[in-house]
This record gives sequence, C-alpha cells and structure tokens, in this order.
Amino acid sequence: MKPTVHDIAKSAGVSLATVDRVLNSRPGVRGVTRAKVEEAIVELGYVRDLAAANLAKGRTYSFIFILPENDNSFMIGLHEEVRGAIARSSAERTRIRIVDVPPFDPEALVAALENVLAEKPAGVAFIAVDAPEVRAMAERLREAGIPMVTLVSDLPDSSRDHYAGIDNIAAGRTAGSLMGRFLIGRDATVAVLAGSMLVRDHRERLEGFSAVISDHYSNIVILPVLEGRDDAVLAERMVADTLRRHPDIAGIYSLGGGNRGLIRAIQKADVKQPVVIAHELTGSTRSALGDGVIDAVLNQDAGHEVRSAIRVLKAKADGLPVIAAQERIRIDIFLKDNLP
Amino acid sequence: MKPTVHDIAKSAGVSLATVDRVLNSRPGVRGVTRAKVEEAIVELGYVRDLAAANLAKGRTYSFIFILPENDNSFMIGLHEEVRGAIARSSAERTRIRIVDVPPFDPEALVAALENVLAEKPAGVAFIAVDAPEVRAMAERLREAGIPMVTLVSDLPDSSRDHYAGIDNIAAGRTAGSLMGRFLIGRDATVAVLAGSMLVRDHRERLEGFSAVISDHYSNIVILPVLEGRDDAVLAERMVADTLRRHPDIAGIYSLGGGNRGLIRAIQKADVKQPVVIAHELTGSTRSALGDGVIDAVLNQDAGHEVRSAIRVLKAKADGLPVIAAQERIRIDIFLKDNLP
DNA sequence: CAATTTTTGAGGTACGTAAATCAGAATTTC
DNA sequence: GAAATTCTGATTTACGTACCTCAAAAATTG
Repeated sequence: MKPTVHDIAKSAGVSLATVDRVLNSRPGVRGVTRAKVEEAIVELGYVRDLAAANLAKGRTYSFIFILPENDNSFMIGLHEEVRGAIARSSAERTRIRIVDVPPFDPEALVAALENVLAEKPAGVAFIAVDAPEVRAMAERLREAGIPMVTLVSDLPDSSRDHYAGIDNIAAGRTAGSLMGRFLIGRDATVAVLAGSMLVRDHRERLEGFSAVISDHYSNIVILPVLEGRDDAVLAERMVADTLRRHPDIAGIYSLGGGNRGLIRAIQKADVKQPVVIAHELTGSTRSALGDGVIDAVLNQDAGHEVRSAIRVLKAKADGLPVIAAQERIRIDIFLKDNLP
Repeated sequence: MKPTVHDIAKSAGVSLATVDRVLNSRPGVRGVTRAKVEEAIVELGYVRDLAAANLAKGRTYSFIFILPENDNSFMIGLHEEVRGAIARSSAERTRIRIVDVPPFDPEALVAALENVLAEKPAGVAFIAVDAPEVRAMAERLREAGIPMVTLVSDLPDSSRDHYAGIDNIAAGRTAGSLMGRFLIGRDATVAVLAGSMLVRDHRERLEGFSAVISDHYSNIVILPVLEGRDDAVLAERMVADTLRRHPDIAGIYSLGGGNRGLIRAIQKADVKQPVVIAHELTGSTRSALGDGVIDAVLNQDAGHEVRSAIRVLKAKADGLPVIAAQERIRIDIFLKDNLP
C-alpha cells in the first residue's frame, strides 16, 4: 500500500498538520521537527498523490501559448494543434489560451510576455525570436517562477526550461546527406531556397546543409541562397528565375516556407527534374511527394511539439521530472513510401 | 465552472443518489427518471472528473505486458522501456507487470493469455504471433472485456483494440526506395537478410521492399533471401558466404535482427563497401552508422510504443477516445546526421 | 384498497490531500 | 519566573466522485 500523509504523521510522531506544513513548506515548523518529517518521507518512500492534491486545491493549470499570426501551412497547423489541445483540456485540469502576435517581431513578443508576467499563469510557451530584449524578458519570467517552453524556434542558453522543437543544424545536415546521396557521383549544382537569413532556424539549417556538402560531397556546388520570405509568390519567381539562368540545376533544398511556389516553378520549368528536398509535410509538399516533384520532406510534428510543450509545462509546474526521450522532437524524414 | 454531480441533481430535480445510479448504471431507476438525468447531463455538458472518481474508487489500473524472452538488442530495449514505465507507474495509479514467454511460440502465448483472462487486469499488451489459436484467445479476451493492445507485431483483423507498432509494409517500401535512390542508375545486385519468413513483420518488410524495387528500380536484382534467425553468428556466416560468392553485391537490406554479425561480415570482407540499410537503432547499428558501414537505419521507437500502449490501454479502460496522431508509431529514418 | 415491490431521497463515509482555526505546549526573551 | 513568542496538535471543512444504508414515496399487483 502506498503511504499517505497519515502514515508519515504516525511514523514521524507528529500531527497531520505538521506534515502538511512541511510538505507545502508553510512556516511554523522547527528545524528538528521538519527533519524528522522529511526523514519519514524518505523512509516510507512517500510520493504525494498529485490527483488528490489537485482535487483538494481545486487547481487548474493555466497555460498561455504565444503564436505568430503567420499564414503558412505549418503555422496554421500548429494553431490547429493548440486548439485541439484546448478542446481536450477540460478533462485534464488545464486551461490553455492562445495569444497571437505579429511574426518575427521581438517587441511584440516582449509585450505579449509582459502581459504573461502580469497574469502569472502556470506556464507559457512561445516561438522565440532570438533578440536581446526577448532574452531579458525571459530572464524576468524565470525570476517570477513561470515555467517557460520555447516552441519550434529556440532561445539557446537562455532561461527557458525546455525547447520543444527539432535540432535545426542536424536537420540541415540530414538534408545535405540525402542530397549528396541522391546526387551521388555526378558534378552538380544545387540551389537553396530559404525564408530569411535573419531567422535562427533557417540559418542553422543552411549551416548544417553546407557543412555536409562541403565536407563530403565536393562534387556539389551550392548557389547563393535565395531568400523567398516564406512567400509562395516570391519563391516561385525566384526559383523560376534561377532555373532559367542555371538549366543544369540538379538539386534544390528548400529549408523554409513558400513551397507551393517552389513546386509550381519546378512544374512549369522546362528542365530535367531536379532532386528536391523540402521541409514540413503540408498539403502541397505531401502531394508533390506523391507526384515525384519533391523527393524527400523533412518534418517536425507540430502535434507532438504542442503536446510535448504542455506535458513539460505541467511537469515543471509540479516540479516533476520529464521523460527526456518522450519529449525529443524527431526530424521525420518522409519519402513517398512512408507517408502517414 | 465545470458542472458537478450536484449541478445535475439540481437541474434534473432528483437526488444525488439517483444521479449516481444513472452515472454508474446501477439498478433502481425508472426509465423516465433516467432520461431526465441523462438529458441534464447532456445539457450541462457534464464530464465526470476521472481523477476524483479514481480517488474515490481507490482504483489502480493493472496492466500486463507479455514479452518474449529474446536476447536481441531490440527486445532487451523494449523490456527496459517497460521497466522504465513500471518505475514511473507509482505516480500514475498504474501497476504494470511483465510476463515473459518463449519467443515465436503460439502455445506459450496462448497459455500466458489464459492466465491473463483468469486475472482480469485492466488491460494487456503483447507481441502477437500470428496463429489461429492466438486469434481465438484474443476473441475470448475481448468477450471478457479486457482491453488489448498488440505491440511491435500485429494480429490484423482481430479483436485487439489497438496496434502499437509500425506499418511494416511501408517500412519495407521505404527501405526499397532508399536503396533504389542510393544505387541510382547502375545495375546492381542486392542481398536481403531476414530473421525468418515465418514472422509476419519480416514477411511484410520483404514484400514492401521487393514491390518498390521491382516497380521502380529494374536495374536492381534481389538475391534469394537469407534467413539468419536473428542470430548474429549465423547471420555473419551467411553474409560472408554470400559476399564471397557475389563480390559484386552493391547493397544489403537487413530487415531483421543479427546486425552485429552482418556488420562484422562486411568489415571483414574484401569487397567494395555495399549500401547497407538495416532496422532498429541499437548500439551496434548506431556505431556502424557512424563508421559508414551502415548507410541508413529504419527504426521503431520502443519507448514510444510502450508509452503509447499504456496510454491506449488506460483510455480503453476508461472508455475514452485516443488521440490517433499521438499513437501513430513512426518509421524513423536515421542517417548518421540525424542520430538522436 | 391493502399488500407488495420498485423507485427515490436524504444522509453518511470514504479516497488523499489542502488549508484553515484554535488551543495548548514548548521555547525564548526580558 | 512571567510574558511574549514560536511551534505543534487536534479537529474541521473542502475538492468531486463512489458507494452504502435506511426510510419514505411512488408505482404496481392481486
């Protein structure tokens, strides 16, 4: 039988009230008595029944998700996943709220976090914009004891408790490795389409990609990066233009958004089909994979990221450990044969 | 505020006892009264507080995992994951027990399930051996209302509630696709190393692999399957033998166990390094991936499978829905660049 | 309509913890 | 050593549900 507070009281020779004071670190217990109780806790292997405690406290965990109002498929999907979690939350003693902010805007993010600080929720998740003022704000949140998880894009070496997202350098390396293997042997020119080099994830993916290519695939030449601002129209124009100027292009790595435009450009171009590796499994990348326009898609599972963020926030709020393996966000590689 | 049983009683104009009788389908309630209460439940959107209910019932979920006493790395890892879950289970009102059975032995599995039937736990997970007697036993368990999850290897079209494992045909197709792309253009001979064609997962992987190769990569010839019984020593001998007789082998697909033997055979052989695709990320496949002996590893995350099985069993025991996306077990593709 | 059976109400206890009050004990301070 | 202060114990209520008992009310039966 699992020991309860009563067992501890008996074993330590104190009253229930004292045990309660120790457990919830309320004042009014002498050091010696506290030690006695703590010893009994360890000895009996007591673990607080969280469900009962939450019931008694009438506690509900309130979490805030700060999300950019982006209109690309991935962000829309992410929103959806959070909304799904909200729909399920009634049964789980959690109340989740979404706060929308303009994308790539450090000030807006800081302002949103300022409101969070005032509201003092049980935890907050946000897509980091890597800027000094955001770091400073994160530090203030940490001081206020609000658990904090970065989502999709990290704020490394900061005071966040956890990052729910993929390792973008590894993702870029994986793309480079696949590209190299798919283009084995032959001299080849490869184009890279990014959203913006101002965003950390994109920089890191490019970094990983370039490193693998230059280290292991000297037969491949990478053209200067195209910055398509994650915009389908712009991306289409840029890719079409590049394909016209370099009809010999053998591969394209699209490490950001705007893949709809990329796909259109390739389909319209009068060139030999290049090897295409893109990120994020969406409606368009999925069908392009099926059609053979895209050869591989690297994906991060938005649903997993959201659920993981919630689990971690809850664990942090309770001071519980997380199961690291469960919270590792994988770099999913999809070929047309392993589509879910 | 979430409605409670009290709110329902008030709203339906009945007493708490009657609401309780309806909720827990106890006898002694007239049809009309029951209807009134049910209406109030729907109207107020009442959902039973599971935590409070379990507290009141003093309920602990007891689950049984039937695992084969195999000594390959994957099964050892699976055991470990279940043990990890057991270690964590105290906090989660679950009690998990492992029952060991001899591998690939339908009768032993049936006997173990018979014991399960007698014990009536809250759920059972097992690695299916696809045999008629196992199916019959599963049917009996279903009739007894015991939630049932197959793990790693499925019992399709049976009475199991859920399968926590990968789609092995898709895994084989993925391997075929990678092999085809890695060997692009050149005529090539490929060997396949399996454990046993009597096991469903292995048959399905081979089926998927062969289908992709014959449909899309006519340049590739597949040699007759080697059955290494998942045994490293036997596998080494068979692979070494094959490499001697076919020094031109360009690729090897290892769809079962015994990879340690495979790796040794390749390292010792005096041939051009073939493209190697294997299953399950273990100590040996991992380091072979790093050394470039293996080119890609397809993996199923045993930890995810175990946690998923437990979540599903719990949901089934409570009559709750599962989050399908969360329980889908991915076919992880590992190159040396995206190792966790 | 009386007797019987079924249905319902009222109330309590329990699960394990939180949180509060109040009285009494121990300790410290002067 | 009395007063003030700090600790501690005993007890109670509460959270939302389950489950039990007993009595009263309603419906059914003969």
